[in-house]
Amino acid sequence: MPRVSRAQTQHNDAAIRRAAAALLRRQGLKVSVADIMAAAGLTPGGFYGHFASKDELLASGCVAAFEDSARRWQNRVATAQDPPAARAALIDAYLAADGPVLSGCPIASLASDVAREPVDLPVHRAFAAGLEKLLGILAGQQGAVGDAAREAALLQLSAMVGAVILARATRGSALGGELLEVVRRGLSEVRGARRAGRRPRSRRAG
Amino acid sequence: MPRVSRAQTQHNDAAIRRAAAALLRRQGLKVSVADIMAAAGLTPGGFYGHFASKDELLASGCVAAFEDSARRWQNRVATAQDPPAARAALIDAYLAADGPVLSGCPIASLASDVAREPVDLPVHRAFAAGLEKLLGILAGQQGAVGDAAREAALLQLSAMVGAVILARATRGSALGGELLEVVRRGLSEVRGARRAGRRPRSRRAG
DNA sequence: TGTACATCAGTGAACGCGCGTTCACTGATGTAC
DNA sequence: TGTACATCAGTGAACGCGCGTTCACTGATGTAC
Repeated sequence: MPRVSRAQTQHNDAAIRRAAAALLRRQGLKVSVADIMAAAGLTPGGFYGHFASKDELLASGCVAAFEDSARRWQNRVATAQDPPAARAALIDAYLAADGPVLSGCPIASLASDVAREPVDLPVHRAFAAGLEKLLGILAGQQGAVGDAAREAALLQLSAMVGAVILARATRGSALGGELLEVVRRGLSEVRGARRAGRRPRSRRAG
Repeated sequence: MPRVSRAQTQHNDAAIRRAAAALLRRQGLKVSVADIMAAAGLTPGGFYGHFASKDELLASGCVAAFEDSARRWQNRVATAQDPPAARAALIDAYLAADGPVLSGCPIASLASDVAREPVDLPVHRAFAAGLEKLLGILAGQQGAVGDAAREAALLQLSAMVGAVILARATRGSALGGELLEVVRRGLSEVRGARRAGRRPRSRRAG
């Protein structure tokens, strides 16, 4: 029963993007167009009315997935008392063995796939931009400024992403849970060791 | 011009495994059987005389890839003066921006792919075993024993793998090199901070 | 040692399947009057 | 406001391609005598 109103078309467009973002988190770049369209309640043929190619949708879905993650990260930051608490909250949530991040952080889900795609594909830019966005949020919670904050965040994010990817890969053995727990503790200790005795400034009054 | 001598058959079998290991490092689990056979100097049809299925080859190639890596790691350890030097050598080599690891560590290449495969596939066991093997080598260079060494190695390996995967994914931007360099320095600092003033025992006499 | 022959490693084409993409078609939508 | 019609969002089948797997075939190998 085509055709559909303009409002419905916009709604469908958003639904496709949303479905793509959700499936990208779980399946990486090898999601099929048909699966995405089905998840959006549509049939495969209509896809090319919304996007010029699958590559374009992947980039768009990647952007959407990172936007979702950034929103969640910022929510955690906003509800934390101060930067150290925000940092701990981000790390704890990221490394929770039963959380949504383990099953769907777009960094962990897409990094390996993006690495194997040609550099000129649009998803490359989207991934890099999303990564920088999340990195910036984490860097903002280091109780330091400039390069030091960025470098601390880079190290932490590497460990977080590595731990989650390895935990996903070792699902079924005990190693996964061990990894998440050890890295979570380890990232706290690093902080403790490096900042021992100092009081990081809170970014908020009170 | 079939058929071929038994010696040649064994040679071919080894060549297929070697080709699989090499291609797995670069392309992950989505290597094609035809590519592997071609890399071994054979045609696709002969594959099923050597392996029951592609899944079986993937597991076998995964084992071979980890054996290679373990051998290289152990060589680095063997030529280092003491555990701290060995640990530094492993980390430095792993995070070298132009080294063979960046383009082919099997942990970084396979983790995401393995995570998406059903747990009962043979490659899962091979990956977990290989990961534990490399982890054990790194844990042996921590200047500590038991849980402490293992936990330190888990944290370091997570950061190393995460950094390499992210560096691969951001190839083309400056972030990749920055990540490798920062994590390399960061993993040294962690050590410095936690072990400051202590002298780890050497495992060798002299 | 030499010969006849069964074996079987490897070949290359074909099959089936999934997937990205195309396309003729449909009928509700939005517009021109 | 009502009507006639061009537009076009979505359908569903088909196409082409890559890939895992199968299979009839080949001819050198290894063996039985």
